[in-house]
Amino acid sequence: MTMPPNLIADSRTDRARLSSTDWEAGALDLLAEQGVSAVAVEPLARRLGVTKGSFYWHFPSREALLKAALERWEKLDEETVFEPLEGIADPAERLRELFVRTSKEMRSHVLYSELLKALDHPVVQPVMARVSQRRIHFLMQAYRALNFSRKDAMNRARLAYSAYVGFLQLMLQLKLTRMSVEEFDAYVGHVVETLIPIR
Amino acid sequence: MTMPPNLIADSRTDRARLSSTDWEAGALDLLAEQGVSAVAVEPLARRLGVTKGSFYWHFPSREALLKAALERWEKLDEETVFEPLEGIADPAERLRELFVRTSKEMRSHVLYSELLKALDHPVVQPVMARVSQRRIHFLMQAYRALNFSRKDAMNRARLAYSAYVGFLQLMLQLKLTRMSVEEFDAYVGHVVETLIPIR
DNA sequence: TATTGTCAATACGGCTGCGTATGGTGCTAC
DNA sequence: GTAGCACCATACGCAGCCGTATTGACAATA
Repeated sequence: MTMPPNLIADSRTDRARLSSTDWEAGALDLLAEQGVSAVAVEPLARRLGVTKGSFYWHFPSREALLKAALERWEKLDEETVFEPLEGIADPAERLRELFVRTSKEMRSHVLYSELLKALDHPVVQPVMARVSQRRIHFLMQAYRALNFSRKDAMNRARLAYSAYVGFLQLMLQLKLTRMSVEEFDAYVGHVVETLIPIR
Repeated sequence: MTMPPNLIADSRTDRARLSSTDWEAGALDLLAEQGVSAVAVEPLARRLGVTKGSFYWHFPSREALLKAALERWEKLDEETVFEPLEGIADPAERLRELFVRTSKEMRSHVLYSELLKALDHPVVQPVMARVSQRRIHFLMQAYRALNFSRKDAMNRARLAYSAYVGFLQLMLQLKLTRMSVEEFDAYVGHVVETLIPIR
């Protein structure tokens, strides 16, 4: 009497072995849910239904996994967030779109927010430095196009990005204010009015 | 031949035993330097020049130490930051003073910034919730006094506080921009102009 | 001097995570 | 069908931290 094939689909496409990609995806899931420190080999292996014997075939160390996963994230993030905005010519409109669009789809922000809590980690730090640098630069360019002086554009970009980062922490980590959808939209509206000059 | 008395003063007032207060102070130091997870019993004991045999006489657990230390911090913080501002009658002036004064003396911010990275921790979370709530409320009151509508005041307070929180992370954790003193003052000036209405 | 109270050292067991070593299983190719 | 590759299990040693138990050192006090 042979065992029936496993019919319960678990997270991965079930049937069969894992690839490096599966491990990276699992790492990002865990990262979003429980932070960087939760991305540990043995827990992740348990979660994927294997043992760490498998892991060390794909990666030389935990660090290597983290690095690979974050680089995957960085690439994906750039493609989905900023490339779509390149097409918008009017800078004010571009900023508005960024603010509003950013306020949707949480998953990306949850992950970003977890990474903010691990800025001291040697693997996380350079990735976040690059990503933040790019984003702030994007903002600055837009303000420049709105006739801000170089210094004002830089300061306003810093302010806008700080507001984004801070709001993430307050909303997602400290669940200080569980806002309704209407409240949230009103807040985003207020931010747009305050940080983007009229015409 | 007896040993000479130890002449090297190490952190605590040297000569002799520790009190609960010494442990709490040491915990806050470690917290500011290396984050919540670094507040561990054995490392802290080593740092204080004793063994954990001592620690468990003063505290029942690591959690208890953390709790005590954070409550001490919370109390101290309130006294030094907000009470001095209560005296300023003009709300715009009060806000300006808060912004500018906050931009000095780093130690407090370093600690706050580390706590921001541990908002998921069950001991940290309630403390930070209280502190942030109070601060946002303070801001809101000031904006109310500036004739903001209830909703606008709330949103502006959220925005201002988010900007503070985000800037802390970007400056202290990600050392994205090592700004000069002049640049920094200019940034604070820009923030004041942007977030506090004229007259 | 004897006693008590306060702080500290030592030693232990338990848990969790990292990384290594080695062997096993199933698919694929020839 | 057998050789080889890709993936995985098992078992091990090591390190760090938690918390407990027991004993010791030293001071103040009686």
